[in-house]
Amino acid sequence: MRNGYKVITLLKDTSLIGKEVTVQGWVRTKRDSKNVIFIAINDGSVLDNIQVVADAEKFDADLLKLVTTGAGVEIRGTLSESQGKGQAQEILATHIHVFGTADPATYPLQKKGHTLEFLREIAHLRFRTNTFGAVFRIRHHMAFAIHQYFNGKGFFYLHAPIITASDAEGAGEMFRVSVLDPKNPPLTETGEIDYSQDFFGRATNLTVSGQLEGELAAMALSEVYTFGPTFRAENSNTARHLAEFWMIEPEMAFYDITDNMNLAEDFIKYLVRYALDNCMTDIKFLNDMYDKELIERLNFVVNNNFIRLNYTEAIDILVGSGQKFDYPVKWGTDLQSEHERYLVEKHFKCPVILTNYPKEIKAFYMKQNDDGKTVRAMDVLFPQIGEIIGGSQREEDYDKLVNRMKEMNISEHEMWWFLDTRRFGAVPHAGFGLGFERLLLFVTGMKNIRDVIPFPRTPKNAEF
RNA sequence: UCUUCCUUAGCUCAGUUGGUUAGAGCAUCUGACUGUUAAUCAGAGGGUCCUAGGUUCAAGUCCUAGAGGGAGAGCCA
Repeated sequence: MRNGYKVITLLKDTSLIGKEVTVQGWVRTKRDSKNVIFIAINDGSVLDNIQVVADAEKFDADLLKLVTTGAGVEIRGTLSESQGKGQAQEILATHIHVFGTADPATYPLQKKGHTLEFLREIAHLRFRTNTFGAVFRIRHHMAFAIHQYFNGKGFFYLHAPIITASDAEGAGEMFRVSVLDPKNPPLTETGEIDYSQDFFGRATNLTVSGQLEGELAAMALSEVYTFGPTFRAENSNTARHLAEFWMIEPEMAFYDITDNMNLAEDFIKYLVRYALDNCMTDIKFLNDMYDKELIERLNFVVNNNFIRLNYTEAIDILVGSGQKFDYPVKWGTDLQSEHERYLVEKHFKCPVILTNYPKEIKAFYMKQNDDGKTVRAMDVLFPQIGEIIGGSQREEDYDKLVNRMKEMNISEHEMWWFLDTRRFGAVPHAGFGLGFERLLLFVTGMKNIRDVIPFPRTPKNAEF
């Protein structure tokens, strides 16, 4: 255990007033004067700093010179009620120790505000700003709340593999995992790369989804969820896509599409409520600095039912809207961003769960409806960020599933293990995937997904 | 990948129709002053105008290509 109190404790615990305390952290600002020096210390435990007051006479001027923005320090002194305005408690310093200096001439962070774009280029240092401190504290609390939610409902946390040989999921381009010499790979007789000589004896990739493995586990543990990194090698350059992101994928036996929708809505509301209950200092900061309607929007989601409607009904609304769209609205085609935004932001002004999409635009494993045209897919659409959840009831009928795989040219041979769940004790089941960073976009009010993950991986960017 | 915008001091930006020695605020440094709090006041230092070509008597400014970044789109979570 470390020596000293965290800043959050020093600011909150009034019983410490009058006591000798030690605090360790980093200097945010220093305000000089002839007689007295004010040093704001932050240790990341909370948004706020603790103010240290140092009598200029008591300390060596050369030591005080090292106390600059960014320096790592330990300070001992008496916790006291503040004589000034702006904070309730402060430390009257008796000892100052500088662990590590931060040369003001070269330290990139200044007292004044920086753009998020600039901070992205110094992602190794941006944790030290109020904004990213807030974002990553919220990120932690949301991850914790996810486990708490599922644990409380009797779900089991499943660790799906990161490396997979399955390329039949159709969820996107994949990153190859290989130990072959890229300059001189072994070749087959026909001149192809011979992956039988690779580490796993076959071509392998990073996972694009833990869903299929989740289904396997759900067929015994009933209710499971995965929460891990996911990799897509798509050349996507948008404010809501990452090449490496975290996804939560619950998979539940004996759930139909309605149960699935109920869970998704309850889950999101729980998480947003958890954020409001546990991260209000940080949320309020983000609300004031970046997005004046953030808190209002979070409260709205918690207090209102999501609108549920069929894809077909959505098409009717869009066609009847009189709205001009760049892409035409037609039954059978996927909804474009502009269509989803119209429904969520203009028409309903509320999160929307769309279901029963045409089978042609959805994955092979989705439960086929009796109409022969649609499947029991569901997308949860949120204001500003679009699709936050994608899921479905799964097709548990062996013959229907195999027929669909044939139509879509998916190898039954490779997917033998997946099909076995339909061969032995198949039951209705459903699940969905929640993009963790997209949830964080919503909860933090940040506008770019690269600002809610510590070290974003995007096309042409794997720095840090 | 497509469309579009941007790249000038450590940071955020201004820079007119192409015209002498490229500016401001903040930051930094020096000094003054004050229980300060994005402290204040005075002074100083600080530039490969993204890179490579081109047009021109003359390019930060115009043209071409490239690199990096933003926004929107597609793919999706």
